Amino acid sequence: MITELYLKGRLRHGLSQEEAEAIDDAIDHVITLEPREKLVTRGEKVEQSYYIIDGSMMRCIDDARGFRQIVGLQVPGDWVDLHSFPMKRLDHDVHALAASRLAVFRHERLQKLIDDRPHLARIMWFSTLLDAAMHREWIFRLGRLNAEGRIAHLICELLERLRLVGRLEESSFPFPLTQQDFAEASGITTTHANRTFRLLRERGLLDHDENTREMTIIDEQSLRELGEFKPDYLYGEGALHLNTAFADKPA
Amino acid sequence: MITELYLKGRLRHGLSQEEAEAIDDAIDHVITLEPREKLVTRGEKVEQSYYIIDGSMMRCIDDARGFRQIVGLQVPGDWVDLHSFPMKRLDHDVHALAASRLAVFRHERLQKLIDDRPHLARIMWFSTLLDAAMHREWIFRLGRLNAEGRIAHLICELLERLRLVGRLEESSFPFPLTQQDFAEASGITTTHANRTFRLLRERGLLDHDENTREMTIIDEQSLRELGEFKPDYLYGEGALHLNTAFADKPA
DNA sequence: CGTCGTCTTGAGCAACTTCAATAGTAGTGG
DNA sequence: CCACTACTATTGAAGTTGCTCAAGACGACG
Repeated sequence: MITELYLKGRLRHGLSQEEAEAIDDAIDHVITLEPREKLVTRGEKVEQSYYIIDGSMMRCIDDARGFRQIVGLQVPGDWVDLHSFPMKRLDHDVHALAASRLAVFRHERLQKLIDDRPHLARIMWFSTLLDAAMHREWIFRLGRLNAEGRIAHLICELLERLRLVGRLEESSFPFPLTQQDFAEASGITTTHANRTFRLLRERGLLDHDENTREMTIIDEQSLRELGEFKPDYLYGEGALHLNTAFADKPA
Repeated sequence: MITELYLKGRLRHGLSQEEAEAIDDAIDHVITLEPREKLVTRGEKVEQSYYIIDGSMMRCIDDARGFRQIVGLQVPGDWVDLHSFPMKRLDHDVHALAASRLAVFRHERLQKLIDDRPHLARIMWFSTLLDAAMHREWIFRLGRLNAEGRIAHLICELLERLRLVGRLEESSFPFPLTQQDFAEASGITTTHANRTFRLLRERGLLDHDENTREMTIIDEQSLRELGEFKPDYLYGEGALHLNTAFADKPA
């Protein structure tokens, strides 16, 4: 099943088998993206939303000089732009990071889906609220932490999110973010991101394999402290909430 | 009608008269808050959501040293924590800024409301997505702008939002934010916020009445340029989108 | 084998913080 | 009415963090 991860990561127990199949059936088609390929441009009207089967995406807003602020990262099991379903246009651009495979859902199909199954409307709503919660944490990250803390926090978030969808073996970190990406997501320059990574390396918190270009997390606990990372905002037990919150409409 | 502003600001034409009345009828009671009074604590389970009739609220996350990051501001016509309806607990604290009057909606009443009127579920979803869009813009603001730009952007956003709900006469700015609040919302120190305001004053962009403690915006256009403020993310014409997006379910 | 993207490092500079002190204003109680 | 307190605004001086500009190294890829 294509949307298998959705069950795993964002609401492990919140979906019935029948509902999961209904979501799968609502897929219009599947597309593949090259690394760094642009998918959606700010402001343009959209008629479909995307769900990540494999790969990773970023959402970003450019400043007046053309420099990029990454405002969100999406991993397998995430909707990329479900908010475009009610909003019809996006306030940011969307790019692939790695090569990715996305399921395409036409909005009219989604509309039918939730007309028939109000419970799925709640599930989708919840999913977009999870994005909002991560946004808030990013505001905190940028507003209150220094460069080290910002990088550490971001790493912790990605680790935890990949873990929640079962895409993390050991502590290796195959996430395709360059140091420039980390910088653009953390409100610092690439130069400074590099120096920050060196610091984290020297302290023995992580390592960077020169050959495979893969990051290894050595001391996640220290990273969490440095980034003041408390994973509650990821609502990892969200499934439970959904179950109780919507117990009256389970399927 | 108590929720009159909601129609005005966030979806001017998206609600039928009958729907607006149904929302009003779903109000459990109305509460008043003192300035700076705490309403909700991060993590605690909640069974109701609040809607601002009058006043203003802030949502914030504290860092390890107890310093506060404001992650969102709410004005009349906004839901304060509608996301707690699907999520059941919040990832941040909620405080009043000014003395405020809030309508209280018990979640079970909201549930009944949207069970009977699926269209209202979309309206509420849209409302929380608007918060997410503002969050993203704040990430941009903190990540890409310097102190001057951050303050300018925040002022522009507040002006525009108050304007959208008809709570802005002239360019006076009765919003009850202290310089410390601006600092806590902008990721800078209070000292530096003060110096930044002085700069903006000296440049003739705004003024601050020493007696009434009221801010006057003199040159909004320049503030917009300084803050790279483009109001599209506020979806001011959201009403239109809602109308067309959900044309199939107008009431 | 050259080119490109990424990582790395240095030196000087600007923005912002920290710590500290002063002053105005509003509210409170005597 | 005044003293007292609390909060907010204001300013100075010194210190840090992070930025800018510049250059070099390294691996991947065609």
